[in-house]
Amino acid sequence: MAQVKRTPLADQAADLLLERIRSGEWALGERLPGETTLAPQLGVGRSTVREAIRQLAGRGVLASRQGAGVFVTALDAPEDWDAIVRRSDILAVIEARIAIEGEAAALAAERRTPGELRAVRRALGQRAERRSELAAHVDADTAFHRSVVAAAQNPILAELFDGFTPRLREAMIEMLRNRGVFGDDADHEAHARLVEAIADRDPDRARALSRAHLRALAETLEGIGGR
Amino acid sequence: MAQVKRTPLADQAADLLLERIRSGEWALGERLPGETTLAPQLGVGRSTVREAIRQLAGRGVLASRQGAGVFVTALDAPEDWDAIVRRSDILAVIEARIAIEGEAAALAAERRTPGELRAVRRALGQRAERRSELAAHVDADTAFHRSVVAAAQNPILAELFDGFTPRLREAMIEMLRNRGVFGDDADHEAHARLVEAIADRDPDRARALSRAHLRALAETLEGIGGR
DNA sequence: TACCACAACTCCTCAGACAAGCAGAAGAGA
DNA sequence: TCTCTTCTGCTTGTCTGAGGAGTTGTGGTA
Repeated sequence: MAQVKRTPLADQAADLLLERIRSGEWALGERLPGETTLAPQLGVGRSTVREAIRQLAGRGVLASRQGAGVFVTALDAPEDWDAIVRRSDILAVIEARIAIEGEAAALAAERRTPGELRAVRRALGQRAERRSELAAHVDADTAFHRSVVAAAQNPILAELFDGFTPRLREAMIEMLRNRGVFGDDADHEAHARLVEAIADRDPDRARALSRAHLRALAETLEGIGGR
Repeated sequence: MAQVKRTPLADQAADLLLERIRSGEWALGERLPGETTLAPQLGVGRSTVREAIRQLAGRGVLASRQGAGVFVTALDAPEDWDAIVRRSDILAVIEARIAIEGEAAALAAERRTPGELRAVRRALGQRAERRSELAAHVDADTAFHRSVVAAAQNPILAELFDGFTPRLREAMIEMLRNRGVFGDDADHEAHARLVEAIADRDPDRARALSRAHLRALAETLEGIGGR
């Protein structure tokens, strides 16, 4: 049964506009119809149109100049992770995480400072607290993985991780909701072992543990069908 | 004489909010104060605050849920690879490539179609042709690595690779110019062995070869000082 | 203890009003 | 006829007030 999906009108309006922009209705640098024209055309109020435009402006697609109008500044949002992640197999996403996090875990084991190790341990501890709230659970899990990546002291890896991981939040929560509680203890156990390897400065073990952990996640999710 | 700079209040408000988010005033996943609280705090009207929030939402920094509040979904959304790559150590960049390409090589060995194998071989062949032009040399090298990533059949990995690799072009050319010709034959040899592993459907060997190849590159570059 | 109704919050949307700014048309002067 | 100035209409920017819709925690009830 498909759950009803309530999307704010402003978001829908933004999607519609982006679609029309991509379709080439307005060329690069061209001016869009005025807000007062667009509003009845889309069947929404002017403020809603303005919010949709602002949203696209934030993504660099549109730019508005007072008194002049709204102009197209880009035909496509650069690296739209939302769209890419949405149409990708969940397995592909986890494979990417394996690539990034496996390497990051190994580097973290080599280079972690005492402070970073403390941060990782703190993230591990916070994770165990509340396992009722789904969203909190996912956030805590993400925070732990993020702390490991941070300990690798590699800004590129951190950027890659931050780039698309936040987009997984909704999908993960959704998946947990459909499946119920998932490997709480097993997960925490795996995390704890990973922390040990990092503390022991054992890169190979850290890499292997990180990979195994994510691989297990992939297999779990595959069993319940991840799109 | 500084030209007067008229910036819309909504843009200013968005900047202020982003600054406060970056400063850590609200942690990742945390809830922001309500619009009605934020508006007088920033000295603007409610709709202006809403537009500022929408703008940041478009950039993926914030997400609002009706009835619940506005939440921080990312601490930063730079997607400005130029700046990141520029201030990063060349070693960090290669470590990221090791992470992505190592995994991609393994996946390519598992899943490559005959067509993809042909594409990789073609890229290998084109590489050998002209070793005089520096730019052409770098482009051919990149094209070969790209063909391997493509054979992994993982859109996320491909996107990650495409995201920051193009930014390396200038740096690589520069580096080659300072150093003179670099390991032509050794490089080609390494590439050829990698192709063999992929052709043989040997993931572990492919991964190891890819890693070793990039590791060697890192060591070569380190010797001449990569910023 | 478990469940349910409710109330207080939140964001969402609309409408109307006025200010600020831009661009082209209309007009005055040479 | 050309050039410069002025003006007018249209655009976006901002604020306010109102009501709708959704969420969340509280308190009462069985």
